Amino acid sequence: MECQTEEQIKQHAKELFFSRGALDASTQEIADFAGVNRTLVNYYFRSKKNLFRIVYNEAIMEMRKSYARIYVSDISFREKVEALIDFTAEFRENYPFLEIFNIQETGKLNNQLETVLQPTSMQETAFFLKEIEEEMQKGTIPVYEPVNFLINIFSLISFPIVMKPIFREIFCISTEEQYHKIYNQRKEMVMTILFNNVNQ
Amino acid sequence: MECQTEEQIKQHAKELFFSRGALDASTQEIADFAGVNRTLVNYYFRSKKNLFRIVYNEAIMEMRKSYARIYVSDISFREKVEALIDFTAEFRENYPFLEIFNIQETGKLNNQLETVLQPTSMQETAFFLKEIEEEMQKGTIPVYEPVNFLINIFSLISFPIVMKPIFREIFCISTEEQYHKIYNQRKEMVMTILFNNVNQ
DNA sequence: ACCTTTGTTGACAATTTTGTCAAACAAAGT
DNA sequence: ACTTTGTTTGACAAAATTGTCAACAAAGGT
Repeated sequence: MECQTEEQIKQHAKELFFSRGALDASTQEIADFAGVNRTLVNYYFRSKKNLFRIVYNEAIMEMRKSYARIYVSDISFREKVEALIDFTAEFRENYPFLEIFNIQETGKLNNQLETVLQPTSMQETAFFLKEIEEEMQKGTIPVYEPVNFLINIFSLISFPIVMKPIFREIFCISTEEQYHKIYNQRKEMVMTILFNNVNQ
Repeated sequence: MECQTEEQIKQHAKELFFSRGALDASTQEIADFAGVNRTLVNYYFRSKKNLFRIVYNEAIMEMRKSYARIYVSDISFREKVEALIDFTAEFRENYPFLEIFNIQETGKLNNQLETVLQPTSMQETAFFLKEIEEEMQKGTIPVYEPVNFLINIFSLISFPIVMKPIFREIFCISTEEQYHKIYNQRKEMVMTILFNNVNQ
């Protein structure tokens, strides 16, 4: 028995939640979207919350593993930053609602989601933060709290994707292509911001 | 009759939704939080959706008016940017979940929220965008698509607040104060990024 | 005092959503 | 052919949530 139904539900739930933003989808909607009987959602995952948890953990794990890999990979610092930018942009494009769900859940009191942050991912992050500090001492990049360097990358790359619909409205950007053109200009700009900005 | 109950419900709903992130709160929870009978929510606002709409519109209007005021105020460009940074930080601190709600709703098909973007706010935005362009020509700030200048401000200031719980987890920032310290360093840093970064 | 308007409440009905269960089904092994 | 195992289904019950309604209270004006 191949048990592809379980995978099918998971994949479709993932897309429904984190790509389309239907975080409040009912089990019926989830089942319909996956093309299966509603009862199967309960059969394979017991409850909706459980399905959430599993799918969410998988997505987060996937993401954090990728980051960890980049943090300790055997390339130059500048290349690492480029890789971080590319991966962040691509991942956010695929799952624009993942962090939104994350934020919402993290803030809640009945936070059912166990912390997925495996100690590995932490070590890699610490490693890269040390590398950032070294680059600051070398004078390659401006000096401030190392985490702020990472926060800058994530902010400058992620936020414009997450906020796309709102920015398009505020700035009257009618077509998707127009926004895409503006966004694409950013990757180079962000590199300039991160590196060229050594003051004094 | 002073009709303070209506205001009471609105204020508490606003806090519940946009400060605490309980976007999926039931009418019962809303009523409880406001300290009134549940039926009164329907009495004053007909339906929960309607309450959402009203409260949301008020918050957004308040925000956009403030931005518009800054955009056309009679201060130097640099001071405007400073004012934008301060206001954005403060407003996001108060309502960290406002945009999240916005994003979720905007993405949905049955988007009940009429566009609140009054033409006024648009004019002011356009005005400031032109000012940004002029500054680019003067050489005060690096040259790229003017909207990207604004997007940079919003991203660098808003995202770290919205993502606070996640960043604290990822970077192992145990105390609120620690994060606050790191965040406060950003305002100055962002100014440096926005202005000092004129390449060649 | 009376009437009207406004505000408030508890009870009710309708709808939605969830999870469970027993029965049906398919595929494989014996 | 028979059993076992895992999968799928429809029907059911329980719970939660929503909006409405009629009754009740408070206040103010006439």
